[in-house]
Amino acid sequence: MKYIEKLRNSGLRPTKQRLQICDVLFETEKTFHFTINDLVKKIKKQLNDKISLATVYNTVHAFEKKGYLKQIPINSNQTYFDTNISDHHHFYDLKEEKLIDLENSDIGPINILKKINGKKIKSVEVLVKLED
Amino acid sequence: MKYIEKLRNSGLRPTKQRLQICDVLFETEKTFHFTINDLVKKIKKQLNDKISLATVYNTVHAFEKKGYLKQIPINSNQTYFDTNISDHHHFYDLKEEKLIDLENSDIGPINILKKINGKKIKSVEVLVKLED
DNA sequence: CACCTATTTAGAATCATTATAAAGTAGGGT
DNA sequence: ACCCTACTTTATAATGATTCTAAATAGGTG
Repeated sequence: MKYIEKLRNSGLRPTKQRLQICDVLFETEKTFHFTINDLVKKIKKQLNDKISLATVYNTVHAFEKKGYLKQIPINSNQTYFDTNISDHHHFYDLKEEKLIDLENSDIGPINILKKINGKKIKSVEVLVKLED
Repeated sequence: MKYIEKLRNSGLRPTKQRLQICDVLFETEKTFHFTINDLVKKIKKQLNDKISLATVYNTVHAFEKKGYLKQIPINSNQTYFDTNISDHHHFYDLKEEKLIDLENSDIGPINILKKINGKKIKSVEVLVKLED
């Protein structure tokens, strides 16, 4: 149970539900994008156990706050998350309504010239919308 | 009434409500960012007339579809729009929860190297999150 | 003016997300 | 192992933005 330590080190108790969600989120070959609704379905399919909706929300937010998940800025009625926490960007296929990773090497360096006094840059996120 | 022609040319009837909303949105010195809720308040303050909430939604979506407004991709419970339809990007001040324009000259050119077969790029949007 | 269709409208419906408060659990100290 | 307390989970209710509905109204053409 490699996630027990990880959670403890973050100040999160390694509860059964959190460990199960870690399994669903991080024990995959590839990283992926999901909404809470997607995740609930994935949990239902993979686990012979029910996790309440509120817990799924709580857990995803806790993981996001700790940096184990990233929110993807996109205009949708649902919030999208990404298990790929590396510095990267996204294509958004408008027709298919699907996100595609755009690794940092797929995009030239971005140099923000304007500075805002007293503020520092936390993140730079690029969304490339695709049409046919 | 310069908006009458503009609306007609877009296939939108120049109704009283649409013209009033044009006034609130486009007769300003500077462009601005807003949510539907912001706009409703602005209308209430500037007009001695009530426009129903549904009409505000309808109109903003119609204008966005015609390209007179842009949606700003950002994670928020409300949708943000921009009256600045030029090609530009945004800072998002996380503490103040405020958007700041980032003109194209404030950011180096962005060169997307990856191609997706059969798809073309409709837009490239950059969101720079700021913290203290 | 008459007609047809687009538009507006109030209110209901929907749906994601958050809040609540009660029951359960982890984990340290005894 | 047993308490204790704070953290978690849970079902359910509440919230709030947005969309839907169906009836009333208003553009605009003949």
